[in-house]
Amino acid sequence: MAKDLKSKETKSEALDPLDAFLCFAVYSTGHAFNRFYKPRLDALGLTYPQYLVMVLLSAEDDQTVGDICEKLFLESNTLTPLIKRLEASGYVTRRRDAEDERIVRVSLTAQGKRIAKKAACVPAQTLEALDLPAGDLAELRRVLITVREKLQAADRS
Amino acid sequence: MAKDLKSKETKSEALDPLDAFLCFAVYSTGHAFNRFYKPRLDALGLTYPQYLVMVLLSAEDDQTVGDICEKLFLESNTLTPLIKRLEASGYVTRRRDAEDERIVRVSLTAQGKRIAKKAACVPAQTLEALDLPAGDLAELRRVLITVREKLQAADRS
DNA sequence: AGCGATTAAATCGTGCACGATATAAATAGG
DNA sequence: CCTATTTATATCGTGCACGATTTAATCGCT
Repeated sequence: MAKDLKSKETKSEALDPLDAFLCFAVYSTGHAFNRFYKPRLDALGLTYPQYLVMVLLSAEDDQTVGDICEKLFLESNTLTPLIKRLEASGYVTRRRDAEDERIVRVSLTAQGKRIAKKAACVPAQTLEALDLPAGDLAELRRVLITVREKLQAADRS
Repeated sequence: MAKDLKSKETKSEALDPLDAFLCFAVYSTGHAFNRFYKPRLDALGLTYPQYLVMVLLSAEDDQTVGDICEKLFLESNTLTPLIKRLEASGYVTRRRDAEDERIVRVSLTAQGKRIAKKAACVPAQTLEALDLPAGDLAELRRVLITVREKLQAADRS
């Protein structure tokens, strides 16, 4: 009872002990985003991480697997099979760089570009559904990125 | 080049187009938390979601699978095997309710209680590593939970 | 030139997350 | 009662995430 800063025990059972944890707020909100996006992305034949790759390639085509890894903070062991599935769907092509055969370059197909264009409107739908001041959301985003950077820095040390 | 509100192009390559997305900030920060927690939880023989279950059971022992599902916003198809792995680790027991044989009740073992106690200090270490004002983090948590609730509400409609 | 170190992707095994479905127990209605 | 429905949990298949390892190409050094 000592460090109970927020006397939010209006309900008998108090609230989830987990809601006291920032990590759980992030974790559970991530799942909520995923569930919100899922039906919209299903319609385009994409999963959420696949959608992120499509967004990256829309911004800059013909990126290497390593580029994509770095931007998504994921490893090749996650992205290689994911990108192969995008290739199997006909949304991207993969080819070895002629200069350096170690490197694989990923490009959007014509179909991939169409899908990416359709996918581009999903975030706007989300913001609308959230119905929160744009400034609050921008601030939330900013603080989250700060937290991410601090965690990454702590992780490397 | 038109809609570039934030002239953050100090670097040649501009920044991730993804950092403009709240969903990606949440997604990537979730991974960063996971990576930060991992070595600390590995030492206790727990994964992150397993850790969450241990926290829940520490707060209130002998909960049903359904209780845990509801609090973590996860389904039984995720939690049943996870809890079985906790059982295999010797941290919890599972038994059918005598009154209603459909229900499975989960309790911490003595060893499980010891592990949960050790795990309890991990969030504090995290906050320390974050080195951000406690008020900012509380606000972040609050806004995230609001966003989660809005997404869940939009999902049900 | 030659060869050890580094680098880029890929492979493998484990656990999480979820849609779809199954099983079995409890409840409801006729 | 006895069958239909509902409820609680579990099973199955797919894709993501990651640690550990592998493969193959390039680099660095003498």
